[in-house]
Amino acid sequence: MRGKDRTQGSGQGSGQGSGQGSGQGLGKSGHLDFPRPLTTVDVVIFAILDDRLQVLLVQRPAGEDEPFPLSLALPGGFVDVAKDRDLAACAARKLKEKSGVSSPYLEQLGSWGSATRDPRGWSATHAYFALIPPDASVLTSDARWCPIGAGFKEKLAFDHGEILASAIQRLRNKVEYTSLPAYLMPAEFTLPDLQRVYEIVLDRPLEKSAFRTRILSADMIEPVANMRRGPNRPAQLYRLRKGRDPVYFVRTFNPPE
Amino acid sequence: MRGKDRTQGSGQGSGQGSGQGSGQGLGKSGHLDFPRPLTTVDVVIFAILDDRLQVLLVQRPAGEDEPFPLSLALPGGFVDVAKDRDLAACAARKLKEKSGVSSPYLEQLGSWGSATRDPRGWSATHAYFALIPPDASVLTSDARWCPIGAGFKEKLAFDHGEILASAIQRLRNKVEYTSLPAYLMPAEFTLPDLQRVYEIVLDRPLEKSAFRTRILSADMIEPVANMRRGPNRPAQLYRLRKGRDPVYFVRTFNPPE
DNA sequence: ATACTTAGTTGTACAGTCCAACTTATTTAG
DNA sequence: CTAAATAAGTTGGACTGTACAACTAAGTAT
Repeated sequence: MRGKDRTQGSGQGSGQGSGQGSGQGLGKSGHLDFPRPLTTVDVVIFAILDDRLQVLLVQRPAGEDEPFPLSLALPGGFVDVAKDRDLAACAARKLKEKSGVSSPYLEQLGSWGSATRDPRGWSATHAYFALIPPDASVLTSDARWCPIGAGFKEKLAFDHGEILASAIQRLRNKVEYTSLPAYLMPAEFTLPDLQRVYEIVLDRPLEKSAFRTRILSADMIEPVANMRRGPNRPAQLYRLRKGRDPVYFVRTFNPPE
Repeated sequence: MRGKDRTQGSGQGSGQGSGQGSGQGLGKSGHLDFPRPLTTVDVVIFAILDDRLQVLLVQRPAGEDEPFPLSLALPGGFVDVAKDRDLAACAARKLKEKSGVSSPYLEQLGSWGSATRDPRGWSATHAYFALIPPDASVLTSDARWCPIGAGFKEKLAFDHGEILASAIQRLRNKVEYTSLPAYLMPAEFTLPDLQRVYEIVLDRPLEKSAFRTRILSADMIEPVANMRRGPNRPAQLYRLRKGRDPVYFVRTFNPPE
């Protein structure tokens, strides 16, 4: 471990430990030659498939020197300082590589960093979460969709179980009061379809009429010419309004309890 | 730049580019000897002082090889892989060093990483934001409180203007529908005090009666024995209920417009 | 034609905010 | 000692949006 003078910088001397400049083994030449954490980006990719909320997971490679060989993990990997302009670009790249999708909903989830999460040393990951429509997924061979619900927290590599749990929680939270599920829908869908997706994610039934007024008054979807025909009354088809950011509602649907 | 075989790992070959294990210049021995981004943690520390929302900023050190010498910046610095157990601990340490406060509200804000944000190379910062009460601040010499509002976005070092803007937005958002401002209050305070703080952060007046019912029904504060006396009718003093997480309200106060 | 099923609407009850006016408790001025 | 001033706190009606349940509408299956 280099940079023994590093510790000196963490006190409260003037100018030290502040900003990205000082306080860490930065000699007279500014070499910044102290150990740096490993830096990765992971993406939690959600889709509704088979009427279930599913996550895209990949299997870790086999090998003696691989951490968590053959375990399931979130798609992700090291930031490539030569290729990735920024973190979002890195996340978008990994999303594209694994799911084939390029412009869905992609939001930063948070970061996890510690000395112990990766056996190879201090590491930090920047986690993103993505919502993609069910028709868009073109998978690579090592990736597969896994329905959530099973006890992932224990089984996934690294702390990915924790990250996934956090993503699910964030998704559920936002579904309570935003239009996020719209990004999980195919190009055209009906209002009952959309309500179904809300119910799948929230895992509880919602009121039909309140749901309809909320969604329609949010002005986030617009009707198309066609109707969906079936064995009963046809339903109006809608599509997402273009360039629309997620809408925040101010009240929850009929709340649990 | 080492690790020329690095690019080979970013394709979609089986097992490559997935997880923190493979895909990057990892030779037969697993050395992980490719360039890593600089890793820092920055903290946006808010307090209400002089009836204004203020942020704690530090001045960057002078010096030829320092980026943004003498500019104002968020308190923060490199992750110390020897000292910091995890990111939150690192943030708490930096908060303590600069403000003297140890257990306020500390929440992860997000991360910013790119090739260009630091002139010394690819860097990523993990940003936190903290709320501290007005009576708790014991500053170090290089730190000072700055009222928000002035065009920080341009003047701060690195992309700290952007991070600060994001923190302010998050704070305002959350104040609309949570009890977060409670963490900005001194140990004992009155309901009108609390309402004042909400109004300062949101920069608009709120309805007294709706405010009171909301706050009181949220069950996050409890009355103490005393009253605050003054030149007019005394007001009931309250304190934060212990171990209470922020409460989420489901409706905004009288919304702007 | 009739039953069945799902789409979509309507109406009443209720909860919480908005707004404005009101009451209450104290200090200060005369 | 009373009256004015001021801020704390309460009350009630208008309004908005949800919860719930019953209803109508439009198609298929028999």
